[in-house]
Amino acid sequence: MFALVDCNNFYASCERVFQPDLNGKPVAILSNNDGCVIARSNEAKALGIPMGAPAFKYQKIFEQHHIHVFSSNYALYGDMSARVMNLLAEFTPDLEIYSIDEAFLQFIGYETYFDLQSLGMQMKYRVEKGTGVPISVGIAPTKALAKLANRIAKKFPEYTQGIYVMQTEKQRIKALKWLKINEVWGIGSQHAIRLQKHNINTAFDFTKLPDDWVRKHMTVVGLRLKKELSGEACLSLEEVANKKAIATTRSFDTQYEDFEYIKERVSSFAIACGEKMRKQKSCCQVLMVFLKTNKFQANAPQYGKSITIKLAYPSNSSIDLVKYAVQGLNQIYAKGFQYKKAGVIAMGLTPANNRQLALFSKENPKHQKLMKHVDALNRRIGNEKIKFACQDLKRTWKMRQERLSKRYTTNLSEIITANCK
DNA sequence: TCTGGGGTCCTAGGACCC
DNA sequence: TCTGGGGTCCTAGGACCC
Repeated sequence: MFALVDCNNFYASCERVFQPDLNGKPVAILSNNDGCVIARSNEAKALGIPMGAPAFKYQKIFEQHHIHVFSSNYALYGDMSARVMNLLAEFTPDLEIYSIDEAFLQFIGYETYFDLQSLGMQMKYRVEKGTGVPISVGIAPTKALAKLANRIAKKFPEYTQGIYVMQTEKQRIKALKWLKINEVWGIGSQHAIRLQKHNINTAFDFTKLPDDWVRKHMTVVGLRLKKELSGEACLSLEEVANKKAIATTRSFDTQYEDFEYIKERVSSFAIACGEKMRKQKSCCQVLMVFLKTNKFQANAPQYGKSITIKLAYPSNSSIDLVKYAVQGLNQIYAKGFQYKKAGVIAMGLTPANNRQLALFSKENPKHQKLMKHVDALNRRIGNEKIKFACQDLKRTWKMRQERLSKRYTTNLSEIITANCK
């Protein structure tokens, strides 16, 4: 049996742990740069704030309904996530961290000895008591069905108390008939449109399609999903592996045409990618750089281009990466456009301790030592204290984060205080 | 003024090899 | 009339997820 554990309205719940007076009140969390709404409490959902709502368009509604709005605080959410995952790991060694707020757990042979319903209750109690974050638990014979069971747990809290175990055939059929095709895990908007055209409206209808048809139109991914929903486990628990690509991309606060400005941004992105790679002990063989104008300004001339550059040898040296990234930028930058977004993506990642070197070019042996010390200093005295000369040393660039809460759990100076009268 | 960021997997087709 | 068979690797593009 698989369990899918999902934190309820995770970001909003994290904020509420440290501001309990927000319980029962509408809360919304914004994306980087305070751009869009990316998480909402149930109360905010009920007020009709959609996922992805541009913040500036909803400003009035936020004020009208006294919605508590936050900038995203990944230092806090990441740390709270790690705490939740650690508690879940107490229940089984077979744990897959699926996203910042979700985990699959596998229970092999448990159903012979334990009641899965009460196991779910224990997990819920443990996590909520230990972190303050409410969770929902769905348990079923396959991952796709566990996802569905979780949805039921969340949708009918009075009936399920946040835990739903799907064990019988009758339960499975009933659930599949209830689940709309566009809400199925693994069926996105494109497939949903096509399926609805064929009068496939529920997950149940989908499982009745011929294998050939599914294979042809939705590849083997769709076929696996069909089997999973039919009760045949095709997706196994995945070990947490190193990432296969590492990206740093940002929208700018406003549009820029100036090459020097964009060059600084792209250099900083390359350096950030280097840090992330060194953290997971990877080197990249390929670097991609992209640049684009503001797609929302329909009247302005649009331009967007990306380029991939093969490195002479796999590297995670920020110095090398900046060199390649700027070289790529030089090739794709065109004068006369108002740029809004750029990014650097490191691809072709290989383990740093086991990389294929090149015959005729080699890394400056000083780089690795230098990077090691830069990373150590930044860890010790604060991120970005040591910068490269190509970066924005005066820090004129700043992400918009006007409603940021404190880093309660990871920074001593921002720790929560209690007033004892 | 203002609209996020970071990932994964699969397939088709081209280029190449023996 | 008739021109093999079996592979690998890479890339672009499309779909999906949170």
